[in-house]
Amino acid sequence: MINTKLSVAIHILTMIATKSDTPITSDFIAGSVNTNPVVIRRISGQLKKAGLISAHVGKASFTLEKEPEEITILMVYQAVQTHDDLFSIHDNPNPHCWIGKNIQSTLDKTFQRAQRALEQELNNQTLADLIKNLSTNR
Amino acid sequence: MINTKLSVAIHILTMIATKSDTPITSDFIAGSVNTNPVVIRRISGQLKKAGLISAHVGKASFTLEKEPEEITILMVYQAVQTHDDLFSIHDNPNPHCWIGKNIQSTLDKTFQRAQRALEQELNNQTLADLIKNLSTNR
DNA sequence: GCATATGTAACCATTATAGTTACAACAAAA
DNA sequence: TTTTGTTGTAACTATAATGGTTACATATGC
Repeated sequence: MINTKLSVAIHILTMIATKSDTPITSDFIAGSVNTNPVVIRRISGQLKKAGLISAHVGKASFTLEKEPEEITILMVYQAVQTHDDLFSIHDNPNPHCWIGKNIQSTLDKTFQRAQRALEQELNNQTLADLIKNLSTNR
Repeated sequence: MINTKLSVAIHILTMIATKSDTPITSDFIAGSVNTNPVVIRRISGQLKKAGLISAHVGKASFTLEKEPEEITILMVYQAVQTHDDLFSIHDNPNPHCWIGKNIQSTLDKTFQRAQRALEQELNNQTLADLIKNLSTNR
């Protein structure tokens, strides 16, 4: 199962996107996510590196760098995920066995197709969509 | 990143599907996968439980229980995966914050759509397709 | 009986995650 | 200028999952 980083990252982004004029801190966000502020800062750092938000040392200044409509969930997913590949393939299969010799490239195609399907769906959903969905329950 | 269980499971199934009349053992499969026989038996046990193969104590008797055309990669995926959910959601978000209160159900919808896209793609590929792909490089 | 196979329990090393403390660097208010 | 508050990071920890391994009970068939 995939970790909760994407989950937390989206939570962070929605809080930044829906904040009023009063700035929010990692401490405040941590209170809503229910975790440690450092966990928030760790993930916000990745969102910053991906160009989705900005932040500044010493200031409570989290800001979206794009419109919510422009931020796809795929962008967030790719910002926080460490590995490019969703599936991993066992390494060093026996090259003297014809199956072992060719299984990796075959699996690679299969897994890439699956991953592409996932990513296309994530690409169809934006932060704005999520916030709208959230707001209906508000 | 997802573990290599699916990868190994598919390797096992292709070996069973393409074997000649001489039966194969977990030890032989392990030689092609390049791992320990117990790892093979652990995963073959899950495939057996899912009704994809049969095996018998004391005999080298791995056999497919369905035609390769009928075995989808989704079936294999679901046979070896421990968690039903692909993504996990951080728990206990603050119920006193309107975002924290509603984020879980919103994320749930988003993640389910993504997971469904992945599974639909896996459902479109069968073991027979993979073996055909493998054979072109044979 | 004996060699051989699967099924499974038990243990270990490695890795990733998530939480935590501590502190440097910086900003802004007092 | 001092003080308070904030981000960014390093370092450490507990926990869990994975994959490899040994050991052995149990069943098969020569």
